[in-house]
Amino acid sequence: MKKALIAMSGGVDSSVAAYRMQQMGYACEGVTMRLFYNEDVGAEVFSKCCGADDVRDAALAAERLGMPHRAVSFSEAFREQVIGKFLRVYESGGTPNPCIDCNRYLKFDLLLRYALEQGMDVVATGHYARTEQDETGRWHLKKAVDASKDQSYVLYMLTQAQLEHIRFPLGDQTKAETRALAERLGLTNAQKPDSQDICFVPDGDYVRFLRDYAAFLERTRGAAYPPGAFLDAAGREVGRHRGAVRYTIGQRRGLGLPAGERLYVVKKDMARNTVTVGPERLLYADTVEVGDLNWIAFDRLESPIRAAAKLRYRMTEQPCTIEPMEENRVRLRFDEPQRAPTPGQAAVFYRGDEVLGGGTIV
RNA sequence: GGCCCGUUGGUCAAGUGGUUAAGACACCGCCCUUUCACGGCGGUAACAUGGGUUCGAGUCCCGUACGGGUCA
Repeated sequence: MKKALIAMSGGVDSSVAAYRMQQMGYACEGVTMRLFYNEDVGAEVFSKCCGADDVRDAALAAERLGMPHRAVSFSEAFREQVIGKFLRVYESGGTPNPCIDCNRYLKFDLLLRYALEQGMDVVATGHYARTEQDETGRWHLKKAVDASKDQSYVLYMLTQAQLEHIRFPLGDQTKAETRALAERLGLTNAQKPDSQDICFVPDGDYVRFLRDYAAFLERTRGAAYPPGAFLDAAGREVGRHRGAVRYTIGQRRGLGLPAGERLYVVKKDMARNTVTVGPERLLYADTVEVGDLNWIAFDRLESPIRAAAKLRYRMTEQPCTIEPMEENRVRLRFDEPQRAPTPGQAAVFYRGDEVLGGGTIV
């Protein structure tokens, strides 16, 4: 009997995923990662991410399903590879996606290796996505059947070696079915709200988190996010911003700049500490460069191909041509200009329902 | 100093005796959402000030304050 370790967050999805794995004949054990302790970042104002409540919810679900459950602490790796990167990317002017890094470095790397060491065969999660192995043995990543819940975007970085040991048992069912199943099984988290916001910044105030965390690290790096100038497209100062780190390309709310039309962040210059704003049309670009690539459908891109790409999680993929460049980079040439490509965000490439690969917008 | 013009919500700006005093942008809330954003819906908020005329004044008249222009 194959053994599966189920990454249980305490939510409905991963709980039902555990059940589905049981149904598929795996000997299952649940595990909940403790990723974050307030002490790690020197504050009690921070969250309870993957905290006691979630561990308890996961344990209850596991108990209900009759499988062992344990909690493991990966907080050190989380701090280094997710929070640390989060801080670095923001401070260098980008907009990070910590959920993707958590998948990349924690769930499907550290946790997977942990599972294999423990003698498990696979790790299963509650992601809405599908994997398939073709006749040559290659693994493919595909969108979920429930398009409204598809999470293939946050999984583009999976490698062949990882995919071989990963299962997404919810990929072929809808969210509604998941909740209904949870109800039927008597899981206490059947109606638990979907997660949202950054897990380690539950109140959504990531700027405060950055400030507090940077202050906590002050001994070694002392970062501050001083006010600076809002510039118009011509370079004239049109107002003062409250720290460049709090704005992302394409953002409108929070600028506090009254004008005849809606103004959006079109550019950031961390060195000069300026944020350029302008009308929405200035946000559109038809080419986007993407680095730090990972290919799933094939090993490497030799020549331009037609595909479709997403530049943000909640965006429907848009037709484009992917052109290989030097280094580990490609240039996306979209058929129609796309709104607000943002450095730090992931670009994920699709062909139909399949994820070809992806990378980070540079 | 004389004369002229202006002063409406946080900002810009409609409104020429009877309006629930538009709209835009900003702001706030909710929805959406395993990132950050976008977006959708809803909301708060104003007639510089004092006195007249009138049944009734943001709208007319006079004074005051502030701003702008102009004249020797």
